[in-house]
Amino acid sequence: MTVHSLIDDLNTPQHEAVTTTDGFLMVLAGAGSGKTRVLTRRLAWLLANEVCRPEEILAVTFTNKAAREMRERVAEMLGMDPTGSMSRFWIGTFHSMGARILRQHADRLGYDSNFVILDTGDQERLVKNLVAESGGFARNNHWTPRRLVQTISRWKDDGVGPDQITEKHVLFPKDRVRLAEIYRGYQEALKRTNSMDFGDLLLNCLMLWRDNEDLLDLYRNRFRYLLVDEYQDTNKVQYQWMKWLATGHRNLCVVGDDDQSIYSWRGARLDNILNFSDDFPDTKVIRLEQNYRSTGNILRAAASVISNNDGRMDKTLWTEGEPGEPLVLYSAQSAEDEAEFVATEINSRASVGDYTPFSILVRTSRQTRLFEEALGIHRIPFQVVGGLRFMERAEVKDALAYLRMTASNRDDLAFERIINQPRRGLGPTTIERLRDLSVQTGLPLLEAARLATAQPEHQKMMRPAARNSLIRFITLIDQTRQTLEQSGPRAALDYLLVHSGYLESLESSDRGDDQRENLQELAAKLSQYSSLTAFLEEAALVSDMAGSNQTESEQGPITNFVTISTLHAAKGLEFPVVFLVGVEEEMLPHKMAMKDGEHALEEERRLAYVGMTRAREKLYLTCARQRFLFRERVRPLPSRFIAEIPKEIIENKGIGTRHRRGVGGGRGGRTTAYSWRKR
DNA sequence: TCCTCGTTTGTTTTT
DNA sequence: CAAACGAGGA
Repeated sequence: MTVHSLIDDLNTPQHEAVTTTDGFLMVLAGAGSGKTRVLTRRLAWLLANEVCRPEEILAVTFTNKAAREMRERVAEMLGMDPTGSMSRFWIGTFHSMGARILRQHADRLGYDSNFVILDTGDQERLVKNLVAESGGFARNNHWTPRRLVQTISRWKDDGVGPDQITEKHVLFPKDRVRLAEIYRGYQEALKRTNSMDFGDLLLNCLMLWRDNEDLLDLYRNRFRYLLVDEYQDTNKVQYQWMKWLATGHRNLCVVGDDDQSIYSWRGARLDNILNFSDDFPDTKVIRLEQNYRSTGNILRAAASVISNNDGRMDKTLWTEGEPGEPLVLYSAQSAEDEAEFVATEINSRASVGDYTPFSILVRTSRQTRLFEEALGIHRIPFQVVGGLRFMERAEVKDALAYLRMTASNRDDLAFERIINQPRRGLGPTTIERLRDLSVQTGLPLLEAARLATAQPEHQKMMRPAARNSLIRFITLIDQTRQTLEQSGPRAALDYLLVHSGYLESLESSDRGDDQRENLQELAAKLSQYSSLTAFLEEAALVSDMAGSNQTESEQGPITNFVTISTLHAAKGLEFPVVFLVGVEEEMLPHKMAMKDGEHALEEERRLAYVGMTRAREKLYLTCARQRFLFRERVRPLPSRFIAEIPKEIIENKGIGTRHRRGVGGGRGGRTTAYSWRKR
């Protein structure tokens, strides 16, 4: 591809966004305005014109999948091999970059470079142990491990350490001291066990740069061109990264859309994009406002909904395309009826049996179940994105814990997870004793166990049966380490699964076949790695790693399917036909979000906006007038967002409109617009 | 230590 | 409607 062909099919602002290589640049890219195209062209442009070399670029994407695709596309445009010199160009999520940098300089923080990355389950178990050991919590009904982890994670996203917790960081002043204490204890436990959570991957990098000027200079000088995608979803720490790295050369380009900010619950700051021009001097702002994706009606509906938010940046999407068909609003009798409608509708539209144009977008992953069932009945193939993840399954996590044990001596959480999995007679009592010994000696649990079995003065602390079992366990780990060294990670996993008795224990499980299949998939993935650490890192950071929900047939992977996705996971995707389902009060906007005030409601609206703008040709909105939520039957009202769409572009289907809010509802005498009626 | 059964509980989104 | 928890018996 020539340099000209990189730009000759772009519109004026797109062209400018690609060719403005130096200085601070903010590209406000509306939905469907060709953002991905601009990003890849820009990267290719930098390289094709030899503005810089691949290793001088740092490009941050929101998911690792996006990173992989972008690297491939850029390489393809330049006619290069993505594994050649292109592999020196850093593209990935903030978290994967953080992990990469931290492994390089772990020693400066007092860590080993093979540190483990914890997931939320690990975090919760750690906090739970910690709280129990240190005498509980005064208001323990409120401070569940989950909430504690959330709170600590939010602090980390904001760059606040355990010693900086002031009264403004806590809801109730009397919690302050205890919370800071737990946070501090948590950080100490992480360090002791050589592990980091997601927040650490970002924050520890900042600490590293703050305390080691040479390293900050190293990365500043190395990355001469910085690019951040989805800038509206960056948090304070990520902002600080860019602020520091851009000092000097000032070549920072951020791309985003304030209307698509949907991750505030993860610490994202809309302020980052709203204040960019003030934070970085002489910023050039480029607006991509022409939409190439959706029909006029879809765009109009989406714009109309999002216009109800306050404090948006000045930006108006437009299209040259036709208005297209009206939107369809289907009011279903029940959630089952809603799913049935979607399945039937897909079947009648997919005349040639091509299911790829269709997607079903849900607010919560629980909603997918009914749609999976309905599509199943109609024999429609589907794939679930962002549902229950492959890596989250119990058997996969068990296997990973075994591998973590093999990779690291200090991974106490992994030890506790698998010490009695499968059952080997090592219950809470034994673990409690080992923990005591571990605290006394300062050794990790595995080493404490070694000590307890080897030394006579410790032997009497457990029964012979437990001792023998523990010896077998330790031998298993040692043998596996040997296997790892001699024959690689795949062989090590096979050895573990057989000799731990884990595979055998699945015989009696009623999901045994499923579980074995998942483990095989994991093993297949592991075969592609030569280093166990590299594999474990991917496993922690790449959510869709093993092609989680991919359905396979004898002919290979099935590619013809309906996509079912959560709204969050649908960011960046597009489909000719979109079913936005469960468009109900307390679902979208979600109940949990509504108690957090106006800003949370606005985020729900942005979520609806993201969903609507995924559609190219046809957009269905559906709501159920009855559904079962945990124990109860609820009768949801249609979402307030529906009323924000011009009526003339909606075609109503399903049960009559007479029950809709605002009409008064003959029998119910429903007077409040958003009341939540239960029976 | 393990297993089972009844009870409680808490419900969003994910790197 | 789960999964997590606690009690009590084998």
